[in-house]
Amino acid sequence: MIVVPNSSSIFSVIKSSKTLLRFTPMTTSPHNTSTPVVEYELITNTSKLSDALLPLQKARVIAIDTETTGLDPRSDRIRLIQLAIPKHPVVIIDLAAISIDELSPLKQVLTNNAIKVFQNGKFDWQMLGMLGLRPTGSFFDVMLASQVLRSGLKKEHDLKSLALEFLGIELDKSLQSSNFTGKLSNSQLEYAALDAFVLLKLRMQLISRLRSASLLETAELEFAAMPAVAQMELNGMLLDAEQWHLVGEELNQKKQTALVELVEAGLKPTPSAQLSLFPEFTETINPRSSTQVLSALHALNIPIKLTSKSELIPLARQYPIIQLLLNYRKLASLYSNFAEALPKHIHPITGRIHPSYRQCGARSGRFSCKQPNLQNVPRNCTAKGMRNCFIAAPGYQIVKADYSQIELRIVAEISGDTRMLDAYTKGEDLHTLTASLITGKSLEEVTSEDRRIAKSVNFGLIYGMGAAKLQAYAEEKYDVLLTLEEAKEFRKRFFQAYSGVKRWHDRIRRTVYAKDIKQIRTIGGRRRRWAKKPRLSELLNHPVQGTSADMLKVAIARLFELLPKTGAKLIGVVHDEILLECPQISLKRTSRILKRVMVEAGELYLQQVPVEVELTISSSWG
DNA sequence: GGATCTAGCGCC
DNA sequence: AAACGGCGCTAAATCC
Repeated sequence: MIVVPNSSSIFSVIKSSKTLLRFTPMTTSPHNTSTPVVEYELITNTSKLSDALLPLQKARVIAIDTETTGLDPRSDRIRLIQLAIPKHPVVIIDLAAISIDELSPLKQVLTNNAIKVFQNGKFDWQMLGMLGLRPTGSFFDVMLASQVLRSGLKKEHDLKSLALEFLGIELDKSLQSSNFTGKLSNSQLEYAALDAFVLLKLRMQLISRLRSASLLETAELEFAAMPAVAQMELNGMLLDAEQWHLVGEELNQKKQTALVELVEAGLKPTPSAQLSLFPEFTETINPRSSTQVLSALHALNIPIKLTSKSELIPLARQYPIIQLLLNYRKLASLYSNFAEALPKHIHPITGRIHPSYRQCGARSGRFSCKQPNLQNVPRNCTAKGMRNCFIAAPGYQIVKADYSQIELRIVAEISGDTRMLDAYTKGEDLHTLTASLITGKSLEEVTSEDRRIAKSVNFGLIYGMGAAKLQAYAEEKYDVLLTLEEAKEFRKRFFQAYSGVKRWHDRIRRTVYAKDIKQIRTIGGRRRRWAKKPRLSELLNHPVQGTSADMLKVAIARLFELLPKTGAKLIGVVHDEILLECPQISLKRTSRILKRVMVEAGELYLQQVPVEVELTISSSWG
């Protein structure tokens, strides 16, 4: 077995005895798979670095992969950097053997004009950036490319799956999580080299497929947004832990009170064979257990089949205990999901929360966010407000900008509904207009209650919601009580008033849904596909939600170029909202840039509807 | 006992 | 005739 030399006195370039494998990429699903072995050069000596990188300086395309000691860019380190160009051994640089300040030849390669190919480049970009080796130029990310290409069909976009599906290459990923801190085995190096090598082949395959599917532009948009997303994660958000603790206390108190009320109202466990073995347990009930709650409510002669919110809400007025139950469940969920959970994510090194954003996390092209999900932090659930606990660092302010009613504007654009277009062109409020149209009142007579009803109608009906759901939705989300008859009537009047929206629904039903077509695109061409027949509502939704995602991505990609000169940092995105942390002195300039960039990004997609952005500056989010 | 599924909560 | 879409997290329930 070949042991990697750690000493620079040893001849440091090892050539694999195996030959560089040449093969033709498969254009159809491969039946025969192989595990090629690629030639590599291992660089463990500063003096060899320049020579080894010489061929890469002129390359048009470089595939880059890294092996690290872990997954956290703030605490883990890169051990190996693998660089692959066509018809040349993969260059593997052992950073354990080369000092950081000797890496300028590498930095030159990482910042040249070549296209840099990555798998999940966000991670490598972050790791390299932490070493002062931030890659620049244009990027190609095979994971993002695969997600764009197969959105809606596949969920697995790891390198192993891609290599197998597009190239028929079997990658042994058992070594991925092996120990990259000590001496490296030959098989570890072969694994590392192969990973970089297949990126070049994957890119060729993916380009051709993206082009055939007219998805190159969408993929390029993802690649352009990638560094912004990577930097956004590194920036993270600052949570005021003391303030947060107070919010938690408030919630906990309310939760305890709610539980007492619930028990006093008569919610108690039902005797069951199992529980009776433990008499002390029969004294309490867990209101978060749907099975316990179901039998407890049955014991009180409340006729329900499920304990779901939609089932319970209609009964809440008749049975006060139901309202108390809903109240408790809400508080308990807020407490465990947010109050308790978020502080666990404060990073020990930075003191900030660094969530993980997936830029193709949703099939529509929207972002998803996890560990923790900061896209669902409650808005108004406590006196103080949870979002207010996310604060700007000293000397900074939080600049928040969101697209105003962007989904409705996109519906107006796509449907061409003249009344909607007219209203937005005149700068009118669409919810008030809808209120006027469904109640028959004049715009001046519309009350705020009418407007609230109209809001639920607007958001509910654009994707074809039925009357029954509209009724439930209006009560649950907007605290609006409608009879089923009223819901039916409002639905009818909505589509009479916005006949263009009706025609849009009919058109999609006729030309896509009825023809069993299993794909649809956004204005910018982003495609979503379905394995089985999509629902009409899904077909209506994707072009709207996806277009909104497209414009957000254009905006953050542009901001990544423009923000450094203001010192502002991108710290979050929430679908139609962008959050920056901005030095006091550049607030005006940054706000101007942010608003302009967002409006221009929106105008790339909306030709007939004005784009409006609402911007606020505050010491906190919220 | 751990992995996975479901219900129910939050957001846009 | 009827149909809103897109996510992630926690606790309870269930599977293996």
